[in-house]
Amino acid sequence: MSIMSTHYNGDRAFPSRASLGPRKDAGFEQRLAQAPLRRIEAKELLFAEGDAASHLYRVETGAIALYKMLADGRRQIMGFAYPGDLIGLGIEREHAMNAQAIKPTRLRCLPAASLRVAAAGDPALALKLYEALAGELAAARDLLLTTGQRSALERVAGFLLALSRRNDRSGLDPTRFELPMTRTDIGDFLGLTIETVSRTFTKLKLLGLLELPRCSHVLLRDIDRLESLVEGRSGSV
Amino acid sequence: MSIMSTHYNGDRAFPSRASLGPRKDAGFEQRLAQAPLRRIEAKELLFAEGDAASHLYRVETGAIALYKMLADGRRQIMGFAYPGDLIGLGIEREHAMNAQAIKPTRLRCLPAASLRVAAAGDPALALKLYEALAGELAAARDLLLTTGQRSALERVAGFLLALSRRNDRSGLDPTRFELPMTRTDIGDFLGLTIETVSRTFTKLKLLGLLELPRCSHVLLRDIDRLESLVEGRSGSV
DNA sequence: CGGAACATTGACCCATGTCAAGTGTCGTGG
DNA sequence: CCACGACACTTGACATGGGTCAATGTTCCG
Repeated sequence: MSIMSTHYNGDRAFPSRASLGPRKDAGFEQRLAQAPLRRIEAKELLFAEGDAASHLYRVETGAIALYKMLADGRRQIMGFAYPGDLIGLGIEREHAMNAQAIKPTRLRCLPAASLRVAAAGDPALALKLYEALAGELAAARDLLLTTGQRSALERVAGFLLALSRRNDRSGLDPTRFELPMTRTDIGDFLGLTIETVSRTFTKLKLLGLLELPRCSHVLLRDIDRLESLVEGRSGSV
Repeated sequence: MSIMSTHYNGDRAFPSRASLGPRKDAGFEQRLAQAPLRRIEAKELLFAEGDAASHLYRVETGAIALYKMLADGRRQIMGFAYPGDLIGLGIEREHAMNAQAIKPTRLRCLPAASLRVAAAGDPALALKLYEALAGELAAARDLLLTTGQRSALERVAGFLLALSRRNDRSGLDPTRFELPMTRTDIGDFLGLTIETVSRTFTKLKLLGLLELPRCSHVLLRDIDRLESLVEGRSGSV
């Protein structure tokens, strides 16, 4: 984890939520293991903006989109939470975002109140939560750099690379993965329309950087060129 | 503070850094009061991306811009730190951003190492740091919503409203303030060019929403309409 | 007073948004 | 197993917000 790293647009580039490594999380990991499991269906809301922030969740399987909305319906997805990621860090009474499953999902649920008490008496736990929060901040800032400065091509390339790195870290093939979210979700995450996302995938295909055997199945062909695109080196391609 | 609030684009909307209210900060406040003061000139770097994260700073006077850069020179300002704001929260060895003064600035400097030790033994201090970090996260996400979804007019309106609210909280006139940063800084913060920022100020003037007696002196004429603009209600104006 | 940095304005262009057809893809029921 | 319907995705034609380039004003400081 890290709020302070990057340079080289590290791992957490996009996939926002912060996960806690499998170190000596004794207390916390155990606490989570005992926490009740909740299942929600695709498209179901875990919580909405304004709801009481009663629990800290950890995704076990599935995927969740976290987003804010404007009054006229525009939506900004702040991040996707995948297995291992925590949702609901923070200290406020109410959630500031909506959390919606993008596929059937199971989560562990820890009551926020008890966690707060535990953290007050356990510096190691407190540090863990602090690190997780710092990880989210770093992710938000990476995305900010993306939506503020990068072109559509760069945004989509960066998004795919982030998924690739996540796969890599899990010991899976970094060149091949499924997209659990729709083009609309990707657009709302990157600040693009669905049409632009689609056209950009096509352009990346034509550039020989990837293949799309199915529209949700990605095969990266040239990770190095994708990386230089994202970092802003590369003659505008 | 709050990672979880908003709805109504609360206070921290833009001016990112998190400040610690003047509550019973006994320990922390005292610690800061004793911390050595450092002065830096306008345009001087406080630290750069990759530098060792040796200190936590608190701005006493002046203003600092925090930003990341892409290889080709594009710059995204992540936030501005004003008096009372903390800089350098996080747990990493190295800074992930650059911090540059935009006017002559004085800061208190707390060694990160000692702070880390103190936080481990003082839950109240740890909580305070956690809250400050959560505040930064909320600010980053607000800005993300802005750069991802809002038009130039909405971005500039939101930026000015955030400054207005900051003034208001300080007991100053919310309708009247100085901009410490240049148009370039505003552009790099909002994901716009300097020309667009300038044209947008002109448009807001023509709409009767503000006046600009000098280019750095803002006078808000209709805060309510500015607010509905930012929230995405208002017939596209 | 003069010059440098910053800001505004105009003309033009292009990346991305919008609107409108198509074309998969997948789950369901016949 | 196939056919249908519902979505999701792609593609095209066109519109436009904001970027780019260039000239002109302003502000501020020495």
